[in-house]
Amino acid sequence: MPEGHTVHRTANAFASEFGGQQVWVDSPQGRFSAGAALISGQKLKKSRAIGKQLFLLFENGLTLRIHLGIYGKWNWRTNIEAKSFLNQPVVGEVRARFFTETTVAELRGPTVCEILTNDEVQAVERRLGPDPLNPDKFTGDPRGEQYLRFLNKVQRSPKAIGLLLMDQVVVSGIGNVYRAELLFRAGIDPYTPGSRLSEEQIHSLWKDAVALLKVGVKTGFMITRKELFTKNPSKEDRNFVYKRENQPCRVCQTNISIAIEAGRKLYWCPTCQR
DNA sequence: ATACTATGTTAAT
DNA sequence: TTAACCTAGTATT
Repeated sequence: MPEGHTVHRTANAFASEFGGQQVWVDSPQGRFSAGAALISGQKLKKSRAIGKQLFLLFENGLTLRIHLGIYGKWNWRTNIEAKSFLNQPVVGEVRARFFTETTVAELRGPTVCEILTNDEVQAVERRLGPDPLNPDKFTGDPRGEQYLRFLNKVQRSPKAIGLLLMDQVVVSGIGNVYRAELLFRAGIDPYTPGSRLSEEQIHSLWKDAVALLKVGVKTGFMITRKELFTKNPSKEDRNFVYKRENQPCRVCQTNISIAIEAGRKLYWCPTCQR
């Protein structure tokens, strides 16, 4: 159950645990048996993430695309005797297992786990918005091309910014937690149309997305309260508004509001965000 | 034992 | 706007 930071962590884990090595793949559950056969025993050439999607490129030119959806989960076992682990009974619905002699990664419940050709990969890439975790790496420019794509989409949309931040065409990698927290930190009412935001507001949302997602990659947690970035806060302490409906705002004590928007729970402070 | 929840997306209505 | 997809953990009976 990830937002973008989790997927980037997984991409990093694949690179360090499996990069350049022969990887074996099977599907205890059976639903990925055909796909597994296409890549099992191939060397992993490249591992990368765009937003919530993971792309694993193998030496034979095929790419495995994985999207965890809302239920998907990874279970990693490193520095083990993989053989003996694999001989034990499988626990749960394991869609796929990736393994070497000493490492096993189990995948459960993904929305997408499929083998793609390069053309198909490019088609997926074309419909993904800019990823704050892949922002203009080479120039380091905070107003670079990735940001301008985001700016353009937001500025020309009449839809609420609370919806736009969840739209993977507008920006990829942000989900329900970061959506709520980014808007709180920016002091923006979630129902403000994108076209009515100032460029300054849009830029601050982008910069903050970059910063928060980076903290997520580093710590593995979605910590959005600055004073706790370097600590190890409990789940209840990590955020300003997410899952805090009817509890007092940490800044102004107003009760946090909740609404269902596009089927997802939206949290905000009606006083701090207007 | 049953119900509900979840950091998501797509298709149908 | 709602349902469907799909799995595990937690809460409620």
